Amino acid sequence: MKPTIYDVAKEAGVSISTVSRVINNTGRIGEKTRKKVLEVVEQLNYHPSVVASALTGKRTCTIGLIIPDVANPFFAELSRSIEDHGRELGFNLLMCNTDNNPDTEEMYLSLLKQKSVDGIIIGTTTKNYNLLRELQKEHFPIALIAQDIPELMLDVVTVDDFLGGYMATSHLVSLGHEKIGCILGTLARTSEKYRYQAYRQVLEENGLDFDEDFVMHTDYSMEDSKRAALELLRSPKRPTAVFANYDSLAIGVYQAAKELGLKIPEDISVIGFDNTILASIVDPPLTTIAQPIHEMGQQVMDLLVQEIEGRKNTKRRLVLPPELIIRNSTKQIR
Amino acid sequence: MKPTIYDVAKEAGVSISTVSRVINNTGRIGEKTRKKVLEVVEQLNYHPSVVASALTGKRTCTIGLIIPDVANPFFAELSRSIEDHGRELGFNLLMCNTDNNPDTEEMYLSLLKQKSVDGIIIGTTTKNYNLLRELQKEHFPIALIAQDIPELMLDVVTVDDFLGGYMATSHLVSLGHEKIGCILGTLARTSEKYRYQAYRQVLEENGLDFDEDFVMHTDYSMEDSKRAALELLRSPKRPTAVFANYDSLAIGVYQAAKELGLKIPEDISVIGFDNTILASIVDPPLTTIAQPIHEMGQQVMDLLVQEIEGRKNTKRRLVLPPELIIRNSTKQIR
DNA sequence: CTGAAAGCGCTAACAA
DNA sequence: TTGTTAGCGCTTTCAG
Repeated sequence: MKPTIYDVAKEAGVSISTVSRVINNTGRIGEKTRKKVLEVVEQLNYHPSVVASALTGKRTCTIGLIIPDVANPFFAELSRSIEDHGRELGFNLLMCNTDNNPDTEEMYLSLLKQKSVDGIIIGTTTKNYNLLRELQKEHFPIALIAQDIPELMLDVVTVDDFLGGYMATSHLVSLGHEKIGCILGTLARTSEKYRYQAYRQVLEENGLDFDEDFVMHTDYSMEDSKRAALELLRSPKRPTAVFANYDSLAIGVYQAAKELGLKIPEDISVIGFDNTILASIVDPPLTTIAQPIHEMGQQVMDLLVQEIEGRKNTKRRLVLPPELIIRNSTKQIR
Repeated sequence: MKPTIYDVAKEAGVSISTVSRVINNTGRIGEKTRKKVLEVVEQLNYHPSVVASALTGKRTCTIGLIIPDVANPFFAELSRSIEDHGRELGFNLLMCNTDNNPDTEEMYLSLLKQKSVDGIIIGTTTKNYNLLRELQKEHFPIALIAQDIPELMLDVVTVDDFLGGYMATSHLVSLGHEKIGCILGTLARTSEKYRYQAYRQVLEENGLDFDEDFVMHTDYSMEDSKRAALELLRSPKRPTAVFANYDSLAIGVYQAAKELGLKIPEDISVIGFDNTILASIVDPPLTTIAQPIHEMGQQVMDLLVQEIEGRKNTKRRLVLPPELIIRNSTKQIR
C-alpha cells in the first residue's frame, strides 16, 4: 500500500504534524528532525496525497480548461502553452471540450466545482452568463481566453481583435483591393465581432462601398467556409480579396478557389487570422494576423494563478497586440 | 459556503448516511425519504465533493493522459476522441505534454499518482520501463495508445503499423516506383519501427534494392523533415517516391519539393501516415494511411475503464486496421 | 521546537 | 429502512 504520513511519522519516530511541517516547510523545525524525516520520506518513497490535503482546505492544484475543441489547431496550440506555463507554476489542466454547446458547458462547470478545481479558464463562447455570475459571486477564480464577455468583470486575455481586423483589411486595401469579401462564423464570438467591425470601418475610412453580399456566415467549419466561398467567388461581382476571420475558414476559401480554377493570389487574395500551423503549410502560405498564442496562454495562466493565490484583487483585461504576417496569399491587384 | 452532506441531512431531517445512500443509490431507502432528500439536494443545489469521496476510497473519476504534444494534430485529434468517450463514461482527462522527455514523464507519472487519478493513458515513447513496471505491480490501471511496449504486458490500442507501412510501400510499388525513399523520426516509437520494417520487407518482396541512403532520420519536426527531404531530393540518385512515416514529415517533403521546384506528384510521389487534418489541406491533398483515430480513442478509454472497474482481468492488445487513403500526392510513374 | 487532537466531507460497516 | 460511528490522509490550532 502507498505509504501515508503515519508511516513516515512512525518510521522517523516523530509525530505526523512534524512530518507535515517538514513536507510543507511550515513552522520551525530542528535541523536533525527535518533531516531524519526527509530521509524516511525518501526511503519510503512517500508522496503526500493531494486529495487528502485538498480536503483540509488546501488547493488541488488543478485548473479546468473549457474550450470548444482541442482538435482545432488554434485551441490545441493554446492549450499547449497554457499547460506549459501551468506546469511551471504547479498546476495541472483538466481538459473539457464543449463544441460550444451550452449544456455541455454547464455540465462541465458544475463538474469542475465538484472536483474542487482551483480555477477555470474559459475559451468557449459561453452564454451561461448566470452561471458565471454565480461563480463570480462566490469569488471563484475564472479567466477568459481569446474571448471576452464585456458584460462580466472577469480576468481576460485576448488579442486586440479590432486592431487585427483593422490590420487585415487595411493590408488588403493597401494592395489596391476594393472589393473585399469577409467570411465569418456565426458572430457568436466577441472576437469575431470586433474583427468584423474593423473590417467595416476600414472600408468606410477608405471610401469603399460596403456590400452586404460580400459577407458570408458559416458554422465555423472548413466545409461550410468552402461552401460560402464558392458562393462568393461564383457571384458575378466576385471580390478580388477575402478576409477570412479564422485560418481554418481561409482554408475553405483555398478549396473553393481550387475547385473554381482560381489562383491564389493572382486571381484572389486571401488573408486569415490566428496564424496557426495551418497557415504555414497550405500552398501558397497564408498571409494572416498572428495571435501571440504562446504569450496569451502564459498570461492567462498567470492571471488565474494570481487570482487563486489571492495576490490580486482587481480583475484585469489584457489585450495583446496582433501581428500581420505577410506570406504569399495576398498580392497587389493588377 | 458550498453546502455539505450535513446541510442536506439537517434540512431534510435525516442522517448523513441516508443522504449518502440516496445520492449514490445504494441500499434500500423509503420512497418518501428519498424524495424528500432529493428535494433538499435540489433546493440547496448540493453537489457532493469528489475530493471527499475519493478520500474514502472511491474513485476520482479522473484519468491522466500523457502525450508528447497536444499541439501535434495527431495527438490533438486523439485527445479529443479520448475525452469524448471519457465524458460518456464519466471520466475526465488531466492533460500532460511531455515532448517525450523522460524526466517530464516521470514527473507526471508521480504527480498523477499523488492526485489519485484512477488510471493513466500513455501515448509517449516512454523509456521509463521500471516506473511502469512498478505501477503494473501495484495493479495501477495503465493503457498505451498509438504506441506499444512489447516488453510490458499492458492494455494497448494501436493501428496495425506493420500493415500500414506495408500498404503504403506497396501502393508506391504498385504505381511502378522502384526508388522509394523513407523518412523516419528517430525510430524511438515502436509504431515507426514496424512501419519501417514493412517498408523494407515490401522492397525485398518485390526484388527492389534497399538503399541505405534512401532512409532519412529526423527529429520528428517538419523543419527537420524538410532538411532531410532536401538532402534526399538533391542527391543524384533521387528517389521517385517517398514514404513519410507521419503526415507532418510528409509536409516537410512538400516544402522541400517546392523549394527545389519539383512537382508533386509529377516529379515525386509522397505518401504519409496518420491521416490528420494536415493531409487533407495541403496541396495536392496527401495520399496517406489512415489511423482510425476516433475508434482508437474510444477503445483505449473502454479498456482502461474496464480495468479501473475491475471488469477485466486479462490485458488486451488491440490492433486496429489501417486504411489507404488515396488522394493526389501519388502517381503512376512514367 | 514538537505533539495531541480536532476537523475537512464523505463512505461503510454495524446497530437499532 | 435508518442512524451512529469510525475512519480516509492531511492540516492546523493549541498546548507543552
